[in-house]
Amino acid sequence: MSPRAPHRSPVRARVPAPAKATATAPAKDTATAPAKAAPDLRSRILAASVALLETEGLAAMSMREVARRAGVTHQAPYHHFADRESILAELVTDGFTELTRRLARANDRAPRLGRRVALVEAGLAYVGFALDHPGVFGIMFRPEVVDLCRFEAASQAGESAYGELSRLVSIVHGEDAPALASMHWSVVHGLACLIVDGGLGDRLPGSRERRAHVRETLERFAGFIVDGPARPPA
Amino acid sequence: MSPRAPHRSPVRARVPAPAKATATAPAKDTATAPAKAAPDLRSRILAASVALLETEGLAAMSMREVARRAGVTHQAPYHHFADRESILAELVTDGFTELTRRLARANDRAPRLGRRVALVEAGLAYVGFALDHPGVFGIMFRPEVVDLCRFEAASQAGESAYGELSRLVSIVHGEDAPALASMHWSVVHGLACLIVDGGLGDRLPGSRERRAHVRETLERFAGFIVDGPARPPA
DNA sequence: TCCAGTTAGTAGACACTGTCTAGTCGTGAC
DNA sequence: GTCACGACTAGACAGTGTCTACTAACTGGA
Repeated sequence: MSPRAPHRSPVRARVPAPAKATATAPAKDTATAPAKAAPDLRSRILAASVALLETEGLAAMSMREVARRAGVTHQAPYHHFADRESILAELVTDGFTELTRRLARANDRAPRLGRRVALVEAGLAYVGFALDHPGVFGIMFRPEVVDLCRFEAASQAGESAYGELSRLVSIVHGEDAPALASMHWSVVHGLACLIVDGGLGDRLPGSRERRAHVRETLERFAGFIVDGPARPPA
Repeated sequence: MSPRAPHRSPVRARVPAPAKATATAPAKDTATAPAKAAPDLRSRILAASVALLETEGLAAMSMREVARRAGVTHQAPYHHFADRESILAELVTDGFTELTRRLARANDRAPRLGRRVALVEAGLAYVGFALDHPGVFGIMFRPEVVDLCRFEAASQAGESAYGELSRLVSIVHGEDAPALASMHWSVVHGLACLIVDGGLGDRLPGSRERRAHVRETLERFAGFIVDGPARPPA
């Protein structure tokens, strides 16, 4: 077990699953309880996983804790997911889908915005996603956590996101050379990583300041791309 | 436990500590190193840790495995490091020191190179470090793995690296606005992350292709920064 | 020479993890 | 009626980080 919380008082309210035998739902007979009481376990597992990931971090998202929060025994999740990585892969898939959606919306507005503003808006979409879902973003590009080769859906979703990036590059430059795509991807990805993981974020006091700094950085970048080294008009 | 080496007999040769060996003046010349067979345990622990980190990944760098590779019991490392994070923090400190050294060397050569080439060289220094030490680079910007607030030396080393980045920005732009520093840091950091973690690396077959792509991307970027959107001279 | 203190290691717990293997229980098909 | 199956419980097992206790060797005084 890697850097997982070692001790941590195991209080946590231990909801011992609405299992048969006593306790929960006094009037209702317990026989058929589990299936009906809650929505399907699969989505409860995903909800518990993403909640843990976003609030406590990846290390805290253990199968046992997910199961506890879903109100089932530690083996129940294995009936819906092959292993822990499979749960994470589903979250990554959803993450890439949402990122693609945000980028596509920015790209769709590009003709009305002009190249310079379109660049900034697409960057804000990318970094905004990372700021809104830091936990999921933090595992989307980490093959030692989720190996995309193992998960076709996640891999496809990632390709879709890259497709939107390529579309942006074509809009802004009229061509889509690999180095151009890498350059744009690097800027927004680096900015997102540094803001989320603290490299830059630690230098900025609050959430509002961070978003303002991201916008300013992206505007500087877009200025160089569209207008060149001459100071862009204030 | 995750995909960690299963089983593996815990014997491992039980060397019961080299035992200060009393006087033994004769072999003075070789005495630069503490003991004949094994150097001091602290550095053996660090060596084993970085080897595991670089070859097997962070998850494989467990305290027990480090101790096994150092030829001691699982508790011996705790006599030299408070916990696992403290070992990682020392590796992070060394990483930032090396990164600073590389950036400083590039900056020192900047006056002879010109702004455009200096930018590319500094970027190559940054990404080159990440490619040479992907395991260490992978934990240098991850507060959930090593919380720099806990480790003054690592934090200081990180600040030194940022200092060299600021110096580069001043050299290239004649000023060091936060947004400019963020923009440059984002490009090289994003490129490093994407190449190391596979986002970009997976699209490039070999190590040589990756480095060539990094250079091309950085040259594109430097072209925009120094020459503007007009296609730079081929 | 003795003896307390420190240093560096061993050894055995403990609570936690992911996952393997069995077992149970309700439901629907035949 | 019984048989298979899906969904879940329950109990292991080996591995983990780290706490505590113990031991052996080396100090520096007295």
